[in-house]
Amino acid sequence: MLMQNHQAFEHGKPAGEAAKTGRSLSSVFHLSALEPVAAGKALCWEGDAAKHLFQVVEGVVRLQRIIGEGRRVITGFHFAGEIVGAFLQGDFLFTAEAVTDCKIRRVSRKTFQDEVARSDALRPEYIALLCHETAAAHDQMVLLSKKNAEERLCSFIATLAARPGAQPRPGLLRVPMNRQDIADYLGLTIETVSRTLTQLERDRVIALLSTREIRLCNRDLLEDMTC
Amino acid sequence: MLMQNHQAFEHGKPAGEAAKTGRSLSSVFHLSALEPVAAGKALCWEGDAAKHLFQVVEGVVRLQRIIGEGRRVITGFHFAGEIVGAFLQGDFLFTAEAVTDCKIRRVSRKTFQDEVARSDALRPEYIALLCHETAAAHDQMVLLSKKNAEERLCSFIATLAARPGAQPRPGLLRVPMNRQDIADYLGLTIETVSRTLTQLERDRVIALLSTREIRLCNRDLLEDMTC
DNA sequence: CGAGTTATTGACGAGAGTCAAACAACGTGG
DNA sequence: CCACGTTGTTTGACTCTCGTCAATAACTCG
Repeated sequence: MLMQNHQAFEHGKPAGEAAKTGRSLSSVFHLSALEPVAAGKALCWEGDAAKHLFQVVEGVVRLQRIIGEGRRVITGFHFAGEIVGAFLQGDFLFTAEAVTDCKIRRVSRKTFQDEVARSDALRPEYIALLCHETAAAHDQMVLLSKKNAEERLCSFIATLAARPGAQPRPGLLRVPMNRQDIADYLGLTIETVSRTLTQLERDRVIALLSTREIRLCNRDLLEDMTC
Repeated sequence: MLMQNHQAFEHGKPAGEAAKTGRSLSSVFHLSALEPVAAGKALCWEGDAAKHLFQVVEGVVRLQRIIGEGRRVITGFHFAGEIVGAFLQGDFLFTAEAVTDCKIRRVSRKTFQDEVARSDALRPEYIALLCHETAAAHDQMVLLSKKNAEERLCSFIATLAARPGAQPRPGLLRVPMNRQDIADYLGLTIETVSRTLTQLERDRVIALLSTREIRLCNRDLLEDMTC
């Protein structure tokens, strides 16, 4: 999920016990080799046994499901530092694909769960992560239930912008995914995403510098329009 | 969440460790007094500090959020045996209200978390519950993203029907919530819910016996129409 | 039985989807 | 370095599903 999902271990302040011992969920992956994954390639497939979990070291990953005849839903994006599949119990409930060229590490789910079960430092962090993911999913349900196209885009942009590292310089937002990904994440079509972004530019909320860069012209207005 | 949320401790088969020791998450609530909650009354309010968790002992509870000017989203229903707020870390992220007359037990969040942290039997069950809630939230995201009104209603009915105890006799489904609740859960309006149910009756998928009872005329067709 | 709530049905409109075409960005090879 | 094909994005015209508003019908509960 994209929603305020700044997993604590990412930006230097592992919480609570982990801080004392110097351990965090991230450390479970440290021994695993770095694997490159080219943009568009899958890390795992929906329905397969979830034998491994992944940590995104670099790049962006999308979680998606296909229903019926080619309808795709993106249920979340994962950024550098985040763990893919923390909430899995048996099979993969999604296909995970690299949005950009990525580097990942993998550990077996068994190893991960054993480490978490054994370590008093890791467990609270893991539980916090699960709680956070559930909360984020609820936020997304609200967006998909009741927000119109404009509110969805503003929420998306605001959440992206809140992510550390998303703005190379203040007010300049890098958007790593393409329009189709955004559409499938927000429950819209690519055309509606495009039209709505154009409209937001007319309204002087944003400026579309390139397809992967947005200037934030009016943060306050943007926030107001998220709901 | 409604989606396949048959929390394991409910119907007699607490999983794994808990089975051996006879302990389950339910047991954490056993010492608390039974409190009656009349239909429509709130158990807790969005934004308040989450000092307590609840177990629904009898009846049905809805979790809801209000955005903007009176738009209500129901993010989930909780049935007898289930725990309300398991994924909370600080404040309540929803208002919980009784859909029907309920009986509940409450424990302080601190007590709950301490018990879970202390018990090797409870922890896996708690983690499984969190994983399950996240998975269910993802299913609901798919529904809200890409399914049309008919598919949403069929999914809802099928999920409700899969719940143990929902059918007093086979093929007869009790629907504890009113049309507005269903609408706000499925991201539709009350009129669309009503129209779609009428249409499903015309198509001989269901029969509307009363506003709280549905006869399931064609389970296979119903399943086909969930997606 | 009757007032109030909840559900159904109908007529209409708006927002987003669909289909199609133009346009821009990008990479490759000549 | 430019022509060209490929892919991704934007824009336009039209359609359709679902929302809105309004009236009627069916429950519910004193």
